[in-house]
Amino acid sequence: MGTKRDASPVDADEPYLQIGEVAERTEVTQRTLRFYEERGLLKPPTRMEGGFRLYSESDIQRVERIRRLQKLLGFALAEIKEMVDAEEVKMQLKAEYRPEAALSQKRDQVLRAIEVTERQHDLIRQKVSALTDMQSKLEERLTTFRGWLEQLDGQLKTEKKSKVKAKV
Amino acid sequence: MGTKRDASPVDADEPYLQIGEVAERTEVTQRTLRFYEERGLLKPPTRMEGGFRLYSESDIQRVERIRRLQKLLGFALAEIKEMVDAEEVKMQLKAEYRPEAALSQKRDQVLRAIEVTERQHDLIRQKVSALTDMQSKLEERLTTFRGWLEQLDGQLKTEKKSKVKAKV
DNA sequence: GTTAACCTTGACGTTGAGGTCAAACATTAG
DNA sequence: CTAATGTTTGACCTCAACGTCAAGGTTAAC
Repeated sequence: MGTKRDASPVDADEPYLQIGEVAERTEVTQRTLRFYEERGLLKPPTRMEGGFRLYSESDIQRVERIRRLQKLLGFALAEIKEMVDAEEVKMQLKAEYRPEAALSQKRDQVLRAIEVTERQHDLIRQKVSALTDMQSKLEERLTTFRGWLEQLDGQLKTEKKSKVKAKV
Repeated sequence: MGTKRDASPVDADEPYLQIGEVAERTEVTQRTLRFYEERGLLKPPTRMEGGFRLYSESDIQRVERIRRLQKLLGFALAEIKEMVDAEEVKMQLKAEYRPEAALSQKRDQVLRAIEVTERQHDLIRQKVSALTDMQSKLEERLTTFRGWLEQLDGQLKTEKKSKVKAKV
């Protein structure tokens, strides 16, 4: 029987992972991983000679980011894609040790990244503000409720007393 | 031709609204309103003799709450229903001028409402915290980007100078 | 009492985000 | 080499949350 764990990398030194492992570690199904690839949320990973997908650690992190955003913001995958893409620009530029790349081109990329990030930031800001609003309303409501509870408990006590009296 | 605007109320003084108006004012479709009714998010409204639905202002507000929650939290309608229901308990108890209702029963309702509200509050709290985390990360990223931009601009200036020199 | 505008129910369609299943190929321990 | 386990693609299924007809009933103004 063949356990496929620790598949030998094609030629790199980074530990490459097959789809099963990625699925386990990210808590999403293999189907979801392929689906994300279809939708462009994950770039097509490298493959083994036989065609098996080989993911990297950064792929895992990307998946995790995607899921976090999904749960947190409740946006459609298309929007999530935009956000994660923008995030990736950072890594790309960072890892870009090719100073030959036209500087002005780099500048444009950074500008674009700034733009997208600012949009995101604003979106989040709005959401946070709406949520904290809700939060304080809920707190207010809780106070009200607790007040009522006390009051009711008071009434219940006197009721009990009068019942006792009636009995006596 | 019959414009149906301002349909005369069945017998109340509150201005009753037909589904078309409600749809317009809440920015949801009539289908959605009927759908929410099906799912129990809206209570079956009163009807005209012919069967036309007649909504009240509070129905409109309920729809608006539903939509706000939907967009803000990205939850399923079933969960939204729970939340809005809990919210309604407040109104119900408030408007309950029947002190004959067993006090201990009222107490139970309030307890239940407190429970639900606390759950909600906690959920929101978590979300806010995650979001503010994201927010600060985004801010950090923006600072980084802006730093790069400055640096790139610096390099661009010197590049220009050397080009000029070369020309001369 | 006709007619334009509105509404009703019912049934089927759609889109997003995957789930499920089958048939066939790949990998590797033994 | 072979058997067990893992993977691939393709096709079809599902579920939520509506959208989109169609056929027919209602309302109110004329």
